[in-house]
Amino acid sequence: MRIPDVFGDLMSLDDALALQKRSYLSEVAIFQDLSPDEMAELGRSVPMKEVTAGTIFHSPDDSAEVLFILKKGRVKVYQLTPDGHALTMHIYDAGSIFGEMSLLGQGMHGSFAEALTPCVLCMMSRDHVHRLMLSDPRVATRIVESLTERLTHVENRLLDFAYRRVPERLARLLLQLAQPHRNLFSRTQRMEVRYTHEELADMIGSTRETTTKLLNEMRVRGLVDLQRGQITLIDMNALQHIASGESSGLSLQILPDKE
Amino acid sequence: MRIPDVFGDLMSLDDALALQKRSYLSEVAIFQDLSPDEMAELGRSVPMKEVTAGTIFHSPDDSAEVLFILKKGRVKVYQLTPDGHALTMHIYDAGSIFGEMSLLGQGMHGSFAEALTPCVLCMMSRDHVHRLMLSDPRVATRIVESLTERLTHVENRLLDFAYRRVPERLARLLLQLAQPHRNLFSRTQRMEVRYTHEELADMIGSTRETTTKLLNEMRVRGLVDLQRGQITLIDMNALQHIASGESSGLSLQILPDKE
DNA sequence: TGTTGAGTGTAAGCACGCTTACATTCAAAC
DNA sequence: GTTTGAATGTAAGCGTGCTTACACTCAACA
Repeated sequence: MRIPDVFGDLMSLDDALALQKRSYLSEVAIFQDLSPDEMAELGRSVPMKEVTAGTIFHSPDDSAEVLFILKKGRVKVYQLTPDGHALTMHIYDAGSIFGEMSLLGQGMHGSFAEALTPCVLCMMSRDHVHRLMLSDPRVATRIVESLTERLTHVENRLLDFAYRRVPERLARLLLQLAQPHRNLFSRTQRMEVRYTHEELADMIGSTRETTTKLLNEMRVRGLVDLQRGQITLIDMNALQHIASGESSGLSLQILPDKE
Repeated sequence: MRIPDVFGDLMSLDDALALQKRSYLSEVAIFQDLSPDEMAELGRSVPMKEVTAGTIFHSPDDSAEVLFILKKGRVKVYQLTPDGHALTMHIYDAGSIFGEMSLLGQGMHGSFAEALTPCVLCMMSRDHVHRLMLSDPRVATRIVESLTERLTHVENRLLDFAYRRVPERLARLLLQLAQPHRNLFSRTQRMEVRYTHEELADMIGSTRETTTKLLNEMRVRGLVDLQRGQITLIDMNALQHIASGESSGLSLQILPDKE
Protein backbone atom coordinates (compact mmCIF):
# COMPACT_ATOMS: atom_id res chain seq x y z
CA MET A 1 0.00 0.00 0.00
CA ARG A 2 2.02 2.93 -1.27
CA ILE A 3 1.72 6.47 -0.15
CA PRO A 4 2.29 8.90 -2.98
CA ASP A 5 3.48 12.39 -2.22
CA VAL A 6 0.41 14.48 -1.84
CA PHE A 7 1.21 18.04 -1.19
CA GLY A 8 2.64 18.60 -4.60
CA ASP A 9 1.36 21.70 -6.20
CA LEU A 10 -1.08 23.45 -3.95
CA MET A 11 -2.71 26.74 -4.53
CA SER A 12 -1.91 30.07 -5.96
CA LEU A 13 -3.33 33.06 -4.20
CA ASP A 14 -5.39 34.79 -6.77
CA ASP A 15 -8.67 36.35 -5.82
CA ALA A 16 -10.66 34.11 -8.08
CA LEU A 17 -9.54 31.10 -6.19
CA ALA A 18 -10.33 32.71 -2.87
CA LEU A 19 -13.79 33.41 -4.13
CA GLN A 20 -14.22 29.85 -5.20
CA LYS A 21 -13.10 28.62 -1.82
CA ARG A 22 -15.51 30.98 -0.19
CA SER A 23 -18.38 29.52 -2.10
CA TYR A 24 -17.14 26.06 -1.25
CA LEU A 25 -16.94 26.78 2.43
CA SER A 26 -20.32 28.42 2.60
CA GLU A 27 -21.91 25.12 1.77
CA VAL A 28 -20.24 23.31 4.62
CA ALA A 29 -22.63 22.91 7.51
CA ILE A 30 -20.09 23.95 10.08
CA PHE A 31 -19.81 27.43 8.71
CA GLN A 32 -23.38 28.07 7.74
CA ASP A 33 -23.80 30.66 10.46
CA LEU A 34 -20.92 32.87 9.41
CA SER A 35 -21.49 36.26 7.81
CA PRO A 36 -20.38 36.98 4.25
CA ASP A 37 -17.48 38.98 5.60
CA GLU A 38 -16.36 36.16 7.79
CA MET A 39 -16.68 33.76 4.93
CA ALA A 40 -14.54 36.00 2.77
CA GLU A 41 -11.86 36.12 5.42
CA LEU A 42 -12.01 32.36 5.72
CA GLY A 43 -11.75 31.95 1.97
CA ARG A 44 -8.56 34.00 1.93
CA SER A 45 -6.82 32.19 4.74
CA VAL A 46 -7.65 28.58 4.11
CA PRO A 47 -5.54 26.66 1.62
CA MET A 48 -7.27 24.33 -0.78
CA LYS A 49 -6.11 21.21 -2.48
CA GLU A 50 -7.24 18.84 -5.18
CA VAL A 51 -6.31 15.19 -5.29
CA THR A 52 -7.01 12.44 -7.76
CA ALA A 53 -8.92 9.26 -6.99
CA GLY A 54 -6.84 6.76 -5.06
CA THR A 55 -4.55 9.35 -3.52
CA ILE A 56 -3.65 8.77 0.11
CA PHE A 57 -3.41 12.34 1.29
CA HIS A 58 -2.91 11.61 4.96
CA SER A 59 -1.00 8.85 6.72
CA PRO A 60 -0.05 8.15 10.35
CA ASP A 61 3.42 9.54 9.63
CA ASP A 62 2.06 13.02 9.02
CA SER A 63 2.46 14.69 12.34
CA ALA A 64 0.74 17.94 11.53
CA GLU A 65 -2.67 18.42 13.04
CA VAL A 66 -4.90 19.30 10.15
CA LEU A 67 -8.61 19.61 9.81
CA PHE A 68 -9.90 18.61 6.42
CA ILE A 69 -13.05 20.04 4.96
CA LEU A 70 -14.22 17.88 2.14
CA LYS A 71 -15.80 19.97 -0.55
CA LYS A 72 -16.06 17.53 -3.38
CA GLY A 73 -15.67 13.79 -3.64
CA ARG A 74 -15.56 10.91 -1.22
CA VAL A 75 -12.89 9.98 1.29
CA LYS A 76 -12.18 6.77 3.14
CA VAL A 77 -10.44 6.89 6.50
CA TYR A 78 -9.04 3.59 7.65
CA GLN A 79 -6.56 2.03 10.02
CA LEU A 80 -4.22 -0.88 9.65
CA THR A 81 -3.71 -3.57 12.26
CA PRO A 82 -0.25 -5.05 12.89
CA ASP A 83 -1.23 -8.19 11.01
CA GLY A 84 -2.15 -6.27 7.90
CA HIS A 85 -5.90 -6.09 8.23
CA ALA A 86 -7.60 -2.84 7.36
CA LEU A 87 -10.62 -1.43 9.09
CA THR A 88 -12.52 1.38 7.46
CA MET A 89 -13.40 3.84 10.18
CA HIS A 90 -15.56 6.13 8.13
CA ILE A 91 -16.39 7.21 4.64
CA TYR A 92 -16.94 10.92 4.26
CA ASP A 93 -19.03 12.64 1.65
CA ALA A 94 -18.85 16.20 0.44
CA GLY A 95 -19.56 18.66 3.21
CA SER A 96 -17.92 16.59 5.93
CA ILE A 97 -15.17 17.70 8.20
CA PHE A 98 -12.65 15.37 9.72
CA GLY A 99 -9.15 15.62 10.96
CA GLU A 100 -6.28 14.63 13.06
CA MET A 101 -6.26 17.15 15.79
CA SER A 102 -6.65 16.11 19.35
CA LEU A 103 -8.98 19.07 19.38
CA LEU A 104 -11.32 17.60 16.87
CA GLY A 105 -10.23 14.07 17.42
CA GLN A 106 -11.84 11.64 15.11
CA GLY A 107 -9.94 8.94 13.61
CA MET A 108 -6.62 10.19 12.54
CA HIS A 109 -4.66 8.62 15.39
CA GLY A 110 -2.80 6.30 13.07
CA SER A 111 -5.27 6.56 10.27
CA PHE A 112 -4.92 6.79 6.54
CA ALA A 113 -7.13 9.07 4.48
CA GLU A 114 -7.66 8.03 0.89
CA ALA A 115 -9.59 9.78 -1.83
CA LEU A 116 -12.11 7.37 -3.31
CA THR A 117 -12.97 9.82 -6.06
CA PRO A 118 -11.33 13.04 -7.25
CA CYS A 119 -11.55 15.34 -4.28
CA VAL A 120 -11.39 18.98 -3.36
CA LEU A 121 -10.23 19.61 0.18
CA CYS A 122 -9.80 22.63 2.36
CA MET A 123 -7.26 22.41 5.12
CA MET A 124 -7.31 24.26 8.41
CA SER A 125 -4.73 24.31 11.12
CA ARG A 126 -5.51 23.45 14.70
CA ASP A 127 -5.04 27.06 15.67
CA HIS A 128 -7.35 28.26 13.02
CA VAL A 129 -10.12 25.94 14.09
CA HIS A 130 -9.65 26.87 17.68
CA ARG A 131 -9.83 30.57 16.97
CA LEU A 132 -12.89 30.06 14.85
CA MET A 133 -14.64 28.18 17.60
CA LEU A 134 -13.83 30.79 20.19
CA SER A 135 -14.81 33.65 17.93
CA ASP A 136 -18.20 32.24 17.09
CA PRO A 137 -20.09 29.88 19.35
CA ARG A 138 -22.37 28.85 16.55
CA VAL A 139 -19.42 27.30 14.76
CA ALA A 140 -18.53 25.40 17.90
CA THR A 141 -22.12 24.27 18.22
CA ARG A 142 -22.08 22.92 14.69
CA ILE A 143 -18.90 21.04 15.42
CA VAL A 144 -20.50 19.57 18.51
CA GLU A 145 -23.39 18.40 16.37
CA SER A 146 -21.05 16.86 13.85
CA LEU A 147 -19.07 15.04 16.52
CA THR A 148 -22.24 13.86 18.17
CA GLU A 149 -23.50 12.36 14.96
CA ARG A 150 -20.25 10.55 14.38
CA LEU A 151 -20.12 9.29 17.93
CA THR A 152 -23.59 7.85 17.60
CA HIS A 153 -22.61 6.15 14.41
CA VAL A 154 -19.47 4.58 15.83
CA GLU A 155 -21.30 3.37 18.90
CA ASN A 156 -23.86 1.65 16.74
CA ARG A 157 -21.08 -0.04 14.85
CA LEU A 158 -19.53 -1.14 18.11
CA LEU A 159 -22.76 -2.88 19.04
CA ASP A 160 -22.80 -4.54 15.63
CA PHE A 161 -19.26 -5.80 15.98
CA ALA A 162 -19.84 -7.04 19.48
CA TYR A 163 -22.88 -9.18 19.00
CA ARG A 164 -23.91 -9.45 15.39
CA ARG A 165 -22.68 -12.12 13.00
CA VAL A 166 -21.06 -11.32 9.70
CA PRO A 167 -24.13 -11.92 7.46
CA GLU A 168 -26.10 -9.47 9.58
CA ARG A 169 -23.37 -6.88 9.46
CA LEU A 170 -23.07 -7.27 5.70
CA ALA A 171 -26.79 -6.92 5.08
CA ARG A 172 -26.96 -3.86 7.30
CA LEU A 173 -24.03 -2.32 5.48
CA LEU A 174 -25.54 -2.93 2.07
CA LEU A 175 -28.80 -1.29 3.09
CA GLN A 176 -26.91 1.59 4.61
CA LEU A 177 -24.69 2.20 1.59
CA ALA A 178 -27.40 1.72 -1.00
CA GLN A 179 -27.83 4.64 -3.37
CA PRO A 180 -30.82 4.99 -5.68
CA HIS A 181 -29.95 4.48 -9.32
CA ARG A 182 -32.29 4.93 -12.20
CA ASN A 183 -32.23 2.28 -14.87
CA LEU A 184 -32.65 4.09 -18.19
CA PHE A 185 -34.19 1.20 -20.04
CA SER A 186 -36.72 -0.25 -17.70
CA ARG A 187 -37.21 3.05 -15.94
CA THR A 188 -37.24 1.14 -12.69
CA GLN A 189 -35.28 2.55 -9.80
CA ARG A 190 -32.88 0.20 -8.09
CA MET A 191 -30.55 0.56 -5.18
CA GLU A 192 -26.89 0.14 -5.90
CA VAL A 193 -23.75 -0.27 -3.85
CA ARG A 194 -20.55 0.54 -5.66
CA TYR A 195 -17.81 -1.09 -3.65
CA THR A 196 -15.62 -4.12 -4.15
CA HIS A 197 -15.99 -7.16 -1.93
CA GLU A 198 -12.75 -6.30 -0.21
CA GLU A 199 -13.86 -2.77 0.56
CA LEU A 200 -17.07 -4.09 2.07
CA ALA A 201 -15.13 -6.65 4.12
CA ASP A 202 -12.95 -3.88 5.52
CA MET A 203 -16.04 -2.05 6.67
CA ILE A 204 -17.63 -4.95 8.52
CA GLY A 205 -14.43 -6.36 9.97
CA SER A 206 -14.52 -9.53 7.93
CA THR A 207 -12.49 -11.04 5.09
CA ARG A 208 -12.81 -10.76 1.37
CA GLU A 209 -13.46 -14.50 0.96
CA THR A 210 -16.30 -14.62 3.44
CA THR A 211 -17.87 -11.53 1.95
CA THR A 212 -17.72 -13.01 -1.55
CA LYS A 213 -19.30 -16.22 -0.30
CA LEU A 214 -22.14 -14.43 1.44
CA LEU A 215 -22.83 -12.16 -1.50
CA ASN A 216 -23.08 -15.17 -3.78
CA GLU A 217 -25.51 -16.82 -1.43
CA MET A 218 -27.56 -13.66 -1.59
CA ARG A 219 -27.39 -13.72 -5.36
CA VAL A 220 -28.50 -17.35 -5.52
CA ARG A 221 -31.46 -16.45 -3.37
CA GLY A 222 -32.35 -13.56 -5.61
CA LEU A 223 -31.64 -10.86 -3.06
CA VAL A 224 -28.96 -9.08 -5.03
CA ASP A 225 -27.41 -8.86 -8.44
CA LEU A 226 -23.63 -8.87 -8.74
CA GLN A 227 -21.33 -7.18 -11.17
CA ARG A 228 -17.73 -6.10 -10.84
CA GLY A 229 -17.50 -3.49 -8.16
CA GLN A 230 -21.22 -3.09 -8.09
CA ILE A 231 -24.03 -4.72 -6.20
CA THR A 232 -27.67 -4.14 -7.04
CA LEU A 233 -30.10 -4.73 -4.26
CA ILE A 234 -33.21 -6.52 -5.44
CA ASP A 235 -35.13 -7.92 -2.49
CA MET A 236 -34.84 -5.20 0.11
CA ASN A 237 -37.27 -6.89 2.45
CA ALA A 238 -35.28 -10.08 2.60
CA LEU A 239 -32.12 -8.07 3.20
CA GLN A 240 -33.83 -6.20 5.97
CA HIS A 241 -34.79 -9.52 7.44
CA ILE A 242 -31.20 -10.73 7.47
CA ALA A 243 -30.02 -7.39 8.81
CA SER A 244 -32.34 -7.64 11.75
CA GLY A 245 -30.88 -10.96 12.75
CA GLU A 246 -34.19 -12.74 12.45
CA SER A 247 -32.90 -14.87 9.65
CA SER A 248 -31.11 -17.90 11.00
CA GLY A 249 -27.87 -17.09 9.27
CA LEU A 250 -27.15 -17.26 5.60
CA SER A 251 -25.11 -20.42 5.45
CA LEU A 252 -26.57 -22.81 2.97
CA GLN A 253 -26.33 -25.86 5.16
CA ILE A 254 -29.49 -24.91 6.98
CA LEU A 255 -31.56 -24.56 3.81
CA PRO A 256 -34.44 -27.00 3.67
CA ASP A 257 -34.07 -29.57 0.89
CA LYS A 258 -37.03 -28.75 -1.27
CA GLU A 259 -37.03 -31.83 -3.48
CA MET B 1 -15.88 2.52 47.20
CA ARG B 2 -17.51 5.05 49.44
CA ILE B 3 -16.88 8.70 49.25
CA PRO B 4 -16.71 10.61 52.54
CA ASP B 5 -19.71 12.82 52.58
CA VAL B 6 -18.29 16.26 52.98
CA PHE B 7 -21.40 18.25 52.46
CA GLY B 8 -23.42 15.85 54.54
CA ASP B 9 -25.62 17.58 57.01
CA LEU B 10 -24.65 21.19 57.09
CA MET B 11 -27.82 23.02 56.38
CA SER B 12 -30.67 22.40 54.08
CA LEU B 13 -31.25 26.01 53.09
CA ASP B 14 -31.64 26.77 49.44
CA ASP B 15 -28.64 29.02 49.51
CA ALA B 16 -26.46 26.33 50.92
CA LEU B 17 -27.63 23.90 48.31
CA ALA B 18 -26.98 26.30 45.50
CA LEU B 19 -23.56 26.94 46.90
CA GLN B 20 -22.90 23.26 47.04
CA LYS B 21 -23.99 22.74 43.48
CA ARG B 22 -21.88 25.66 42.44
CA SER B 23 -18.83 24.14 43.98
CA TYR B 24 -19.67 20.83 42.34
CA LEU B 25 -20.04 22.35 38.95
CA SER B 26 -16.88 24.38 39.21
CA GLU B 27 -14.88 21.19 39.32
CA VAL B 28 -16.34 19.91 36.11
CA ALA B 29 -13.97 20.50 33.24
CA ILE B 30 -16.68 21.77 30.96
CA PHE B 31 -17.39 24.78 33.11
CA GLN B 32 -13.92 25.64 34.26
CA ASP B 33 -13.87 28.82 32.21
CA LEU B 34 -17.01 30.33 33.67
CA SER B 35 -16.88 33.32 35.98
CA PRO B 36 -18.01 33.07 39.63
CA ASP B 37 -21.18 34.92 38.72
CA GLU B 38 -21.96 32.54 35.94
CA MET B 39 -21.25 29.61 38.19
CA ALA B 40 -23.63 31.01 40.76
CA GLU B 41 -26.36 31.35 38.17
CA LEU B 42 -25.72 27.82 37.05
CA GLY B 43 -25.84 26.55 40.60
CA ARG B 44 -29.27 28.08 41.07
CA SER B 45 -30.81 26.75 37.90
CA VAL B 46 -29.50 23.23 37.69
CA PRO B 47 -31.31 20.51 39.62
CA MET B 48 -29.27 17.93 41.44
CA LYS B 49 -29.99 14.36 42.30
CA GLU B 50 -28.51 11.64 44.42
CA VAL B 51 -28.90 7.96 43.69
CA THR B 52 -27.77 4.85 45.50
CA ALA B 53 -25.49 2.21 44.06
CA GLY B 54 -27.27 -0.02 41.60
CA THR B 55 -29.89 2.51 40.64
CA ILE B 56 -30.78 2.65 36.98
CA PHE B 57 -31.52 6.33 36.66
CA HIS B 58 -31.97 6.40 32.92
CA SER B 59 -33.50 3.89 30.53
CA PRO B 60 -34.47 3.90 26.86
CA ASP B 61 -38.05 4.63 27.84
CA ASP B 62 -37.15 8.03 29.24
CA SER B 63 -37.81 10.32 26.36
CA ALA B 64 -36.53 13.51 27.90
CA GLU B 65 -33.25 14.78 26.61
CA VAL B 66 -31.12 15.26 29.64
CA LEU B 67 -27.47 15.99 30.09
CA PHE B 68 -25.98 14.43 33.17
CA ILE B 69 -23.03 15.90 34.96
CA LEU B 70 -21.53 13.31 37.24
CA LYS B 71 -20.23 14.94 40.31
CA LYS B 72 -19.60 11.97 42.53
CA GLY B 73 -19.46 8.26 41.94
CA ARG B 74 -19.21 6.02 38.92
CA VAL B 75 -21.77 5.33 36.22
CA LYS B 76 -22.08 2.55 33.68
CA VAL B 77 -23.88 3.21 30.42
CA TYR B 78 -24.87 0.10 28.53
CA GLN B 79 -27.16 -1.19 25.83
CA LEU B 80 -29.09 -4.41 25.48
CA THR B 81 -29.29 -6.44 22.31
CA PRO B 82 -32.53 -8.18 21.30
CA ASP B 83 -31.10 -11.52 22.41
CA GLY B 84 -30.39 -10.25 25.88
CA HIS B 85 -26.71 -9.51 25.68
CA ALA B 86 -25.42 -6.36 27.30
CA LEU B 87 -22.65 -4.20 25.97
CA THR B 88 -21.12 -1.61 28.22
CA MET B 89 -20.63 1.51 26.16
CA HIS B 90 -18.74 3.53 28.71
CA ILE B 91 -18.00 3.89 32.39
CA TYR B 92 -17.93 7.45 33.60
CA ASP B 93 -16.04 8.80 36.58
CA ALA B 94 -16.70 11.92 38.57
CA GLY B 95 -16.36 15.03 36.44
CA SER B 96 -17.76 13.44 33.30
CA ILE B 97 -20.67 14.66 31.32
CA PHE B 98 -22.89 12.43 29.27
CA GLY B 99 -26.41 12.45 28.07
CA GLU B 100 -29.18 11.61 25.77
CA MET B 101 -29.59 14.68 23.69
CA SER B 102 -29.09 14.53 20.00
CA LEU B 103 -27.19 17.68 20.65
CA LEU B 104 -24.62 16.01 22.81
CA GLY B 105 -25.26 12.59 21.43
CA GLN B 106 -23.30 9.92 23.11
CA GLY B 107 -24.82 6.72 23.92
CA MET B 108 -28.26 7.25 25.22
CA HIS B 109 -30.04 6.14 22.05
CA GLY B 110 -31.53 3.15 23.81
CA SER B 111 -29.04 3.06 26.61
CA PHE B 112 -29.34 2.38 30.30
CA ALA B 113 -27.43 4.40 32.84
CA GLU B 114 -26.69 2.64 36.09
CA ALA B 115 -24.97 3.99 39.17
CA LEU B 116 -22.13 1.66 40.10
CA THR B 117 -21.58 3.54 43.34
CA PRO B 118 -23.63 6.14 45.21
CA CYS B 119 -23.74 9.07 42.84
CA VAL B 120 -24.42 12.76 42.80
CA LEU B 121 -25.69 14.01 39.47
CA CYS B 122 -26.56 17.38 38.04
CA MET B 123 -29.09 17.42 35.27
CA MET B 124 -29.36 19.97 32.51
CA SER B 125 -31.97 20.29 29.83
CA ARG B 126 -31.15 20.39 26.19
CA ASP B 127 -32.09 24.03 26.03
CA HIS B 128 -29.92 24.90 28.92
CA VAL B 129 -26.87 23.27 27.41
CA HIS B 130 -27.53 24.92 24.11
CA ARG B 131 -27.84 28.33 25.66
CA LEU B 132 -24.71 27.79 27.65
CA MET B 133 -22.75 26.81 24.57
CA LEU B 134 -23.95 29.81 22.63
CA SER B 135 -23.31 32.19 25.49
CA ASP B 136 -19.75 31.09 26.04
CA PRO B 137 -17.62 29.60 23.29
CA ARG B 138 -15.19 28.24 25.85
CA VAL B 139 -17.87 25.96 27.18
CA ALA B 140 -18.54 24.72 23.70
CA THR B 141 -14.85 24.19 23.16
CA ARG B 142 -14.65 22.06 26.28
CA ILE B 143 -17.55 20.00 25.10
CA VAL B 144 -15.84 19.49 21.79
CA GLU B 145 -12.77 18.26 23.64
CA SER B 146 -14.84 15.88 25.70
CA LEU B 147 -16.60 14.48 22.67
CA THR B 148 -13.33 14.15 20.84
CA GLU B 149 -11.84 12.13 23.63
CA ARG B 150 -14.81 9.81 23.74
CA LEU B 151 -14.83 9.41 19.99
CA THR B 152 -11.19 8.40 20.01
CA HIS B 153 -11.89 5.88 22.71
CA VAL B 154 -14.81 4.29 20.92
CA GLU B 155 -12.88 4.08 17.68
CA ASN B 156 -10.08 2.25 19.42
CA ARG B 157 -12.58 -0.18 20.83
CA LEU B 158 -14.03 -0.68 17.38
CA LEU B 159 -10.62 -1.73 16.12
CA ASP B 160 -10.31 -4.12 19.04
CA PHE B 161 -13.67 -5.70 18.37
CA ALA B 162 -13.00 -6.01 14.68
CA TYR B 163 -9.70 -7.79 14.68
CA ARG B 164 -8.56 -8.74 18.18
CA ARG B 165 -9.38 -12.04 19.86
CA VAL B 166 -11.03 -12.22 23.23
CA PRO B 167 -7.86 -12.90 25.29
CA GLU B 168 -6.26 -9.80 23.79
CA ARG B 169 -9.31 -7.69 24.50
CA LEU B 170 -9.47 -8.95 28.05
CA ALA B 171 -5.81 -8.27 28.77
CA ARG B 172 -6.09 -4.80 27.29
CA LEU B 173 -9.15 -4.09 29.38
CA LEU B 174 -7.48 -5.24 32.58
CA LEU B 175 -4.50 -3.01 31.98
CA GLN B 176 -6.77 -0.13 31.15
CA LEU B 177 -8.99 -0.51 34.20
CA ALA B 178 -6.18 -1.19 36.64
CA GLN B 179 -6.08 1.16 39.61
CA PRO B 180 -3.11 1.36 41.93
CA HIS B 181 -3.85 -0.07 45.34
CA ARG B 182 -1.52 0.03 48.30
CA ASN B 183 -1.17 -3.12 50.32
CA LEU B 184 -0.93 -2.05 53.93
CA PHE B 185 1.04 -5.06 55.09
CA SER B 186 3.70 -5.57 52.50
CA ARG B 187 3.68 -1.93 51.53
CA THR B 188 3.92 -3.03 47.94
CA GLN B 189 1.72 -1.32 45.43
CA ARG B 190 -0.37 -3.52 43.23
CA MET B 191 -2.79 -2.84 40.45
CA GLU B 192 -6.34 -3.89 41.03
CA VAL B 193 -9.47 -4.25 38.94
CA ARG B 194 -12.70 -4.30 40.87
CA TYR B 195 -15.25 -5.79 38.53
CA THR B 196 -17.02 -9.11 38.31
CA HIS B 197 -16.33 -11.50 35.47
CA GLU B 198 -19.68 -10.72 33.96
CA GLU B 199 -19.06 -6.98 34.02
CA LEU B 200 -15.76 -7.51 32.27
CA ALA B 201 -17.39 -9.76 29.70
CA ASP B 202 -19.94 -7.07 28.92
CA MET B 203 -17.13 -4.63 28.26
CA ILE B 204 -15.21 -6.80 25.81
CA GLY B 205 -18.24 -8.25 24.05
CA SER B 206 -17.70 -11.76 25.31
CA THR B 207 -19.46 -14.13 27.71
CA ARG B 208 -19.08 -14.65 31.43
CA GLU B 209 -17.94 -18.26 30.98
CA THR B 210 -15.18 -17.45 28.54
CA THR B 211 -13.98 -14.60 30.72
CA THR B 212 -13.86 -16.83 33.79
CA LYS B 213 -11.89 -19.43 31.87
CA LEU B 214 -9.36 -16.94 30.56
CA LEU B 215 -8.90 -15.31 33.96
CA ASN B 216 -8.21 -18.70 35.50
CA GLU B 217 -5.65 -19.46 32.85
CA MET B 218 -4.01 -16.18 33.72
CA ARG B 219 -4.09 -17.09 37.39
CA VAL B 220 -2.49 -20.49 36.72
CA ARG B 221 0.27 -18.76 34.84
CA GLY B 222 0.83 -16.33 37.68
CA LEU B 223 -0.29 -13.25 35.79
CA VAL B 224 -3.13 -12.32 38.12
CA ASP B 225 -4.61 -13.09 41.49
CA LEU B 226 -8.35 -13.66 41.76
CA GLN B 227 -10.79 -12.88 44.50
CA ARG B 228 -14.50 -12.23 44.39
CA GLY B 229 -15.14 -9.12 42.39
CA GLN B 230 -11.49 -8.25 42.42
CA ILE B 231 -8.55 -9.04 40.20
CA THR B 232 -5.01 -8.18 41.19
CA LEU B 233 -2.57 -7.80 38.34
CA ILE B 234 0.77 -9.40 39.10
CA ASP B 235 2.79 -9.83 35.94
CA MET B 236 2.08 -6.66 34.02
CA ASN B 237 4.66 -7.46 31.38
CA ALA B 238 3.08 -10.76 30.51
CA LEU B 239 -0.32 -9.11 30.36
CA GLN B 240 1.06 -6.45 28.09
CA HIS B 241 2.40 -9.20 25.91
CA ILE B 242 -0.98 -10.83 25.60
CA ALA B 243 -2.62 -7.45 25.05
CA SER B 244 -0.36 -6.71 22.13
CA GLY B 245 -1.40 -9.89 20.41
CA GLU B 246 2.13 -11.26 20.31
CA SER B 247 1.19 -14.13 22.53
CA SER B 248 -0.25 -16.97 20.50
CA GLY B 249 -3.50 -16.99 22.36
CA LEU B 250 -4.11 -18.07 25.89
CA SER B 251 -5.66 -21.45 25.31
CA LEU B 252 -3.81 -24.09 27.20
CA GLN B 253 -3.67 -26.58 24.41
CA ILE B 254 -0.72 -24.83 22.84
CA LEU B 255 1.37 -24.89 25.99
CA PRO B 256 4.59 -26.86 25.53
CA ASP B 257 4.76 -29.97 27.70
CA LYS B 258 7.72 -29.22 29.90
CA GLU B 259 8.32 -32.65 31.40
C1' DT C 1 -3.76 -8.51 -29.22
C1' DG C 2 -1.36 -9.74 -25.66
C1' DT C 3 -0.15 -8.87 -20.91
C1' DT C 4 -0.98 -7.71 -16.38
C1' DG C 5 -3.16 -7.05 -12.12
C1' DA C 6 -7.23 -6.31 -9.69
C1' DG C 7 -11.44 -8.42 -8.70
C1' DT C 8 -13.83 -12.53 -7.93
C1' DG C 9 -15.04 -17.64 -7.28
C1' DT C 10 -14.47 -21.79 -4.46
C1' DA C 11 -13.19 -25.13 -1.09
C1' DA C 12 -10.91 -27.87 2.75
C1' DG C 13 -9.55 -27.53 7.43
C1' DC C 14 -9.63 -26.00 11.84
C1' DA C 15 -9.54 -22.91 15.97
C1' DC C 16 -11.98 -19.76 18.70
C1' DG C 17 -15.33 -18.95 21.58
C1' DC C 18 -20.38 -19.31 22.13
C1' DT C 19 -24.05 -22.33 23.91
C1' DT C 20 -25.74 -25.23 27.26
C1' DA C 21 -25.74 -27.31 31.56
C1' DC C 22 -24.55 -27.93 35.70
C1' DA C 23 -21.84 -27.72 40.50
C1' DT C 24 -19.78 -24.98 43.87
C1' DT C 25 -18.45 -21.03 46.76
C1' DC C 26 -19.12 -17.04 49.14
C1' DA C 27 -21.46 -12.93 51.29
C1' DA C 28 -25.30 -10.78 52.86
C1' DA C 29 -29.89 -10.93 54.72
C1' DC C 30 -33.08 -13.02 57.71
C1' DG D 1 -27.28 -20.28 62.15
C1' DT D 2 -29.71 -20.68 58.10
C1' DT D 3 -31.06 -19.22 53.79
C1' DT D 4 -30.67 -17.21 49.48
C1' DG D 5 -28.82 -15.35 45.38
C1' DA D 6 -24.93 -13.67 43.17
C1' DA D 7 -20.45 -14.90 41.69
C1' DT D 8 -17.59 -18.29 40.12
C1' DG D 9 -15.81 -22.92 38.34
C1' DT D 10 -15.87 -26.39 34.69
C1' DA D 11 -16.72 -29.03 30.66
C1' DA D 12 -18.75 -31.12 26.31
C1' DG D 13 -20.27 -29.90 21.79
C1' DC D 14 -20.48 -27.46 17.84
C1' DG D 15 -21.04 -23.60 14.43
C1' DT D 16 -19.16 -19.48 12.44
C1' DG D 17 -15.93 -17.65 9.90
C1' DC D 18 -10.89 -17.21 9.41
C1' DT D 19 -6.85 -19.26 7.10
C1' DT D 20 -4.76 -21.02 3.23
C1' DA D 21 -4.51 -22.06 -1.39
C1' DC D 22 -5.70 -21.87 -5.80
C1' DA D 23 -8.30 -20.93 -10.44
C1' DC D 24 -10.65 -17.87 -13.10
C1' DT D 25 -12.56 -13.42 -15.23
C1' DC D 26 -12.41 -9.07 -16.76
C1' DA D 27 -10.73 -4.37 -17.75
C1' DA D 28 -6.95 -1.47 -18.63
C1' DC D 29 -2.84 -0.65 -20.77
C1' DA D 30 1.03 -1.69 -23.73
